[in-house]
Amino acid sequence: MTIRDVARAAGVSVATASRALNQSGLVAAGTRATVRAAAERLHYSPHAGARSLITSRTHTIGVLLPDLYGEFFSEVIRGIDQRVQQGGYHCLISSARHGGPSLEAALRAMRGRVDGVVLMSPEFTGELSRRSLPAGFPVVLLNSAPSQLPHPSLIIANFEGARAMVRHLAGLGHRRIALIRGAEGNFDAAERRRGYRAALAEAGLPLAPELEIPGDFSEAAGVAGARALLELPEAPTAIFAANDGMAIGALFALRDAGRRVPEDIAIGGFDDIPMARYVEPSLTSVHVDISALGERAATRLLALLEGRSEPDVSRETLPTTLVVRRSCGAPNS
Amino acid sequence: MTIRDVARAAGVSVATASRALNQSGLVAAGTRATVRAAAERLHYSPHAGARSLITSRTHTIGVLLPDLYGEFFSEVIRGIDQRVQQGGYHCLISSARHGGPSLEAALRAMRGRVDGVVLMSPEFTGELSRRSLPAGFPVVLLNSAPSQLPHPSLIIANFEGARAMVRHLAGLGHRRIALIRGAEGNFDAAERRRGYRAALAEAGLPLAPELEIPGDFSEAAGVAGARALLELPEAPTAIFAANDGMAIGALFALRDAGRRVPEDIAIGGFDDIPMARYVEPSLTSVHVDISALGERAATRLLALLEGRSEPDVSRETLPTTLVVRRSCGAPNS
DNA sequence: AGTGATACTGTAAACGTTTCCAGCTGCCGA
DNA sequence: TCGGCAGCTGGAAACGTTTACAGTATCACT
Repeated sequence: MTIRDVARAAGVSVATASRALNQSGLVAAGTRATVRAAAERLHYSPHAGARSLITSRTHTIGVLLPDLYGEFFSEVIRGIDQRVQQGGYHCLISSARHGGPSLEAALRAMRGRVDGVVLMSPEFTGELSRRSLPAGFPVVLLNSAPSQLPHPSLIIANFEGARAMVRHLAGLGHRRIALIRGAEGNFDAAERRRGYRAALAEAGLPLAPELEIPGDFSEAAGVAGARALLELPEAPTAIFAANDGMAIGALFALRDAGRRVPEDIAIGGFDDIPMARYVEPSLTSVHVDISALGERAATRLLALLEGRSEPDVSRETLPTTLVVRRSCGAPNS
Repeated sequence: MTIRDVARAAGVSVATASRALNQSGLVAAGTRATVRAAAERLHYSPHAGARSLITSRTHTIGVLLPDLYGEFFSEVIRGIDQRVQQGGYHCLISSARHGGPSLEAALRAMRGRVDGVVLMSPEFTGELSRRSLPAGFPVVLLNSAPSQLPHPSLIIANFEGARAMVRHLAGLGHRRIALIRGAEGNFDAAERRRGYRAALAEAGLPLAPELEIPGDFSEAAGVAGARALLELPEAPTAIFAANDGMAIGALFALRDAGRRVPEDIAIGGFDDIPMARYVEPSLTSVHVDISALGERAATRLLALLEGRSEPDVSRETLPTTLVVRRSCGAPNS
């Protein structure tokens, strides 16, 4: 089942067989047909390892994610795979959980297996880059903080999305708008908070520190956050949660506390997970096309691999859109 | 950055370097240390392709899924990756969309890249197996119809789960229990229908053909199914939808039609997707631990690869559990 | 001192490809 | 008739590993 067998069966040399099976080089039409037929008959398929040894291309890209849990990651993967497959590439997936050695190990283990990687990791530093990657190794960063790393990087419009949401709430007349924040040290969380503050400033509203509640993206944090806000001397009339999970948690906490949403308190989330449209009342959120993010990352990486683009440092932002549903109390929804 | 460089830097031959870096063979402790140090200093990591060429092991397994959409697949992947990573293996993911050539192409493209594959595909036949896989190639099948294919196979307890659900509904006093079916030709769908019928028979209830509504696992099918059931001269008092998506669709349709759930009509679903607990009323469903399915598949495949188990044909069934929530109207929930 | 065993190290072949280079036809023009 | 050239084909090197085998010390023992 090697190319030798095919060559022998077709009565040619391996060189000719190779040429006939790839498009390369010149082979007589008849010979090509014979070889093709033999390959077909023997169910030959080339050994990728051997091929990559000589061509130094694996036609595989690595996808390194912090975790594999939840639909965010599955959507990213879907977007990447879709794009990559149509370019004739494959996807080697790996998750590098928390903890230092793991990420480096995962990165190293990919050496010789992949032509480049799409990397999403908060802990990826320049130091690590230098240590575990060959210089000039193609990398596309996903949702990472700005840095001087020499890799193109993709982020979603956290700032703009959050600002649009809070602007929307302010536009509905809310003056006291609370924020349930994302995880500490998380880049997305920081950006969304920045958007929140910017919108408040634009609307001429004061920054009230007691209205910024810490959170960690979990539903439980949403519950706790909403409860804390209800304890305030002057409760907010609107809550912007930094993601949908916390927004849904807040929704439950408010319902339990006997508050009506959106009549008493309006709620807005972020991410627009599928569940957002199913909760009661349906959740106003900021839509993010995650699979498009993956697809775009793959496109950038492939461009790098095919040498169609210089390894630049450019940062690309994917737009978000505000999706108005019932939880914010906007009139026509 | 090849092993030659390491050998040269350490002042030994490549053979010794290789032996020092792997555990194999006998090397003087001092030499080993020198080589290790050199490798560390040069950031050497072995070329997987070259290694796999000689050892004929890639330490990678393929995962071939019909699609990458939705949390079912992401959970399967997560389970597989988790298990596989702890065994020192990697995951090459690929989705073989609808259409014949695609699956075969994907399977072939994995030749020389993976040591075995976890395969989930309705269209995988013996014929295809013979054509696109080397004889004896390790394969574990996921959720496929029984067949005489010489591969171990894993399924979830569709029949038992559906039967438990319908039995539960019958136990609540329902006499007219409808079924919104899964996709035509789908193995899971057929099994769930079989469970439905078995439970009816057990409960001494007649099979009413008009109560079996076709569906396709989509939310829209749930909506349409519920509407059709309401049109009946004698509407059912309970509906079992073959998956949660359709159950949620039915929920909406009933709500729109002014029926109360569960007071007027009870509803049960299948899969226990995360959303099930968030809809109003929360959805009674059959829980399936999907990541465990993936993990188990990976375990079986690894056992095959390590030669710890014969390539048997055994069929393994993963249990499901009934999760009672509010949509079925059970008293204590 | 010679012998054999032991402990380590090096040489070289092999894995399955691709590709450079050279060789072999047959044909055309001189 | 012969040189040259195109068109095609084959031999062999190369990619980076692992590993069978052979080689070289060192050392204990007779």
